[in-house]
Amino acid sequence: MSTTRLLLLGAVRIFQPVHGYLLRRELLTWQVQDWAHLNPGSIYSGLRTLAKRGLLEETDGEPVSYRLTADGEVEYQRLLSSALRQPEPGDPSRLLGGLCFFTTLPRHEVREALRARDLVLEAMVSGMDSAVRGVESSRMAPASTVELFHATRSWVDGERGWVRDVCARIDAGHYRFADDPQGPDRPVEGLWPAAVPDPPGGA
Amino acid sequence: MSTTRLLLLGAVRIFQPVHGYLLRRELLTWQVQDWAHLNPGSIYSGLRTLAKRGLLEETDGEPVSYRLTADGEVEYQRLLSSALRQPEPGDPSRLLGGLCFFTTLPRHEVREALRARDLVLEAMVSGMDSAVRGVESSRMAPASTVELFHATRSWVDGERGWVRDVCARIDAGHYRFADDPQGPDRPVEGLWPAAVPDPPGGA
DNA sequence: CCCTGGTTAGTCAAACTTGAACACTGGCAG
DNA sequence: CTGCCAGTGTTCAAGTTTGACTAACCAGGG
Repeated sequence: MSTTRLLLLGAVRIFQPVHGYLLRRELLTWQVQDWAHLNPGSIYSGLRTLAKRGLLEETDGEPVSYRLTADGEVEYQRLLSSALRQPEPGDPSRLLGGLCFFTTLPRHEVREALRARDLVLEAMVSGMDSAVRGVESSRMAPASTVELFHATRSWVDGERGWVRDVCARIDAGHYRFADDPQGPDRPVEGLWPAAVPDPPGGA
Repeated sequence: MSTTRLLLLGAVRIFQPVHGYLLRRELLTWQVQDWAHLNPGSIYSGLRTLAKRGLLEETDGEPVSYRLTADGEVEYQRLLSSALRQPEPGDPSRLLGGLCFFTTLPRHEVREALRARDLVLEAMVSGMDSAVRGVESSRMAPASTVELFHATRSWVDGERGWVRDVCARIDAGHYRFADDPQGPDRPVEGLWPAAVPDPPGGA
């Protein structure tokens, strides 16, 4: 899946050159198994797949290590930008995967992607509202199916609230982005110094 | 996945005895491919798997048809109830799959499941809030990781809004549940007479 | 020295998903 | 009557995910 690819490319990019086991420990430390389909086995097979496609290169040695190729960097940028820009109701892990790495983009690019995301979300809301009216008037489907739309709409509403908030935080100068001057706005020891404590309300 | 099993069991339950192709057409009519991992191929293999596990029985004839066994009915109830009761941030299709069939339960059971769901959601919210405070104070992880929690929290907030609304609709007498007297509260021709027009904002 | 237990490192079969390919039927235009 | 297309009904290879299993290594206690 594309979340898998983004997480692997992004994590290799941070730690390169890096071998499977270190990524495995790091990603499981981020509790990634709780919100993405990324268990030990798929890390190794995902790395091999990405290497076969030329997005990673295997450095010889024991154990085999990986680093990003130029193509891999391009694909990483593409996946990251699209994860932030294009909402995917039905797959929240797309956004969460993007959020793992959003500070590796320039600040203005993140802002622009989120603006675009909000427009798409707005369009989805009005699309679903009109679908609800359609079901209610035409009765081509049982009335209870409108709840599918209501539920999806509520998730989208919630997400729009988050987009507003995070934009405000970004504009207020939070976080250090790829193009920001040095000197952390808050003291941070390393890039990914330790655990990201368990994000969503895991399964 | 459990969404797949619920959708197959629920659809067989409605149309039984039924063969693969009819389910395929019906489910794709519900636009299920847009929000669950259920494409033509997995319908047939899913049916075979469920039959192997004794949840469906194959009636002999050409083409092979399926009906629910007693075990299948039990499993259906279990999956449906859990889809409504247990929130799964990170897999919205669980809830949507449950919503396809929620009127096959008695009204009070749906209400009770949603009440329980709301309590779990509330607990998740406070768990995530305290996790955010943890990240902000301890700095064990980069500040930007709090956005994972913020985003998840917003989805959960949105979902809680939906739970409130749907409870109000149910209490106001909308929908016809398994235990309601006959006489539709709104004219509905059949159970699943035709298309469920494309629920979420597809891929 | 030997045994236990933990960490490192990775493999593998089984299960699931995907979507294109296959084969058959029947209608109907030329 | 022949060729073509649309619909019916299913299979299959290729890819992905799962998580339990293997195996080597090192450290420390008895």
